[in-house]
Amino acid sequence: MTARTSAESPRGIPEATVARLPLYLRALTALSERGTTVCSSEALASAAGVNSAMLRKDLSHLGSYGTRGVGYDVANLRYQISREIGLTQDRNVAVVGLGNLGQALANYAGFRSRGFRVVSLLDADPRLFGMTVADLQVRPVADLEAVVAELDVAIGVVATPAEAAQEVTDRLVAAGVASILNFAPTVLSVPEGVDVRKVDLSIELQILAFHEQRRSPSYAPTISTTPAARGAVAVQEEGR
Amino acid sequence: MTARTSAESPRGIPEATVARLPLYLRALTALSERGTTVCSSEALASAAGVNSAMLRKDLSHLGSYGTRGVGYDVANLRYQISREIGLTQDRNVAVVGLGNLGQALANYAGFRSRGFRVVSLLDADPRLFGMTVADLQVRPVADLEAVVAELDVAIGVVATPAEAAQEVTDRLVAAGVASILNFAPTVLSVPEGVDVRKVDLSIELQILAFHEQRRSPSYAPTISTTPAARGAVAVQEEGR
DNA sequence: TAGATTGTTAATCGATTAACAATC
DNA sequence: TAGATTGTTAATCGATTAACAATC
Repeated sequence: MTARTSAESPRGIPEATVARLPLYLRALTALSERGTTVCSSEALASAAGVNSAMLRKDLSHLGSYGTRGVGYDVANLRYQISREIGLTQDRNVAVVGLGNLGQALANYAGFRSRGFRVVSLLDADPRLFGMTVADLQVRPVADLEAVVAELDVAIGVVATPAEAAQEVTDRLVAAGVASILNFAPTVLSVPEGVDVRKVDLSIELQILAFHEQRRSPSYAPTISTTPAARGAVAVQEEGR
Repeated sequence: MTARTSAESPRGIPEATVARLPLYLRALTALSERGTTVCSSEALASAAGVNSAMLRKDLSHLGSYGTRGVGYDVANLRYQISREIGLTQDRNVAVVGLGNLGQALANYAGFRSRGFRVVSLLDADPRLFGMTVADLQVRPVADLEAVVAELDVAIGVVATPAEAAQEVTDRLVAAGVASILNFAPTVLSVPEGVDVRKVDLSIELQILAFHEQRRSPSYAPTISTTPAARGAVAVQEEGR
């Protein structure tokens, strides 16, 4: 899912751990809102939906922020994780592609509340130019390079059709954007050092379908099909 | 991300492999559309963005569909993977929560083209009742149980605010839905045998932010902060 | 001190990759 | 037959988990 080759970040935190830090942060926030000031690894792990041994191992990569026999100070641990992730600093986001999904993303409140500022919306369709979404006017994708430079864009969200995604990504990267969140159903190739994360709705559904199939009563473990019979089945794909 | 405890499906296909099958399917479709009828593991792996050894290992779990010295028949492999995933059968999907994201999901063309039929839209807000989205009328979430039974819903998409997600999930599960795609930023607890997959936009952004931070020039490997200084920093979380 | 809970070590487990014998 | 490429084995690597000594 990511362009990094190593499983460890430069500072030595395993990718699997990095992916769970936001989960811990969320759980800590929930505890904090309920007035909890101290919690055990057991309680926090349960709130985050993981094993407590894993939680302690993960946290040990950040430092020693707990107290033996007591637990973790909720406010402090929350701050330490935020800092580790880099949420103490705001980051500017540009959304490219203002279809249904792009518009929903532009409006997504979860971005802003976590230090991600959507500062620009870009699309290739002239009919959308000037349209206001989430208090921003949609600009032509031709302005991409100018927008990245002017507005100091750090993260690009690609919500274009699959066919346009690679070109948009190339231009984002060339303009200096090194973090891409890709919603287009396509594999992006990027140079070393650029980070791509992929969110693919139809792939998630297909994984569910796989398990679903193994539950349904009509499921037969072995289906023999002749090559001729196979040819008769139309398999659909793509389309977005 | 999933409620299954074992890493293997009943039929013995590792979860990591299952998660890549849709990728291979997509790559095969692209090859097919370009007129390619046969391809090597090398070519397919490159199109899917994975190592060719991993691709061959993954495919070996399904059976022996390649020809040594030649490669794979694109149409046949595509059919075999579709069948394995269970895409040869249509599945009915209900979307609960018709905010920006829910509406975008209801309109998402990638669902229908892959055998997922959105058959019902549900929301708790009376102002949305009767509104038409993607040719469907929004119904009260109170109708959930009736809708699942009447329309044979196999997959529930939860796009509600975090606070409502667990209750909606409980009701979906009680009504017989065993596959849940969760977009709400919260951990769902479900009984054994129910499959939950989670798509969390803000977590993806936070993972990008982590790597982004390690690139930016202002990044200092060790920041010493006193407990007092920490207390002064407001860390925001949640909000959706 | 006795009880609780962290941080870490060691064991286990699964996933990835390289290499190559089988075979078209 | 010679060349190509699969399917599989074995090696490596990373991630998870159990267990416990350290210590509050």
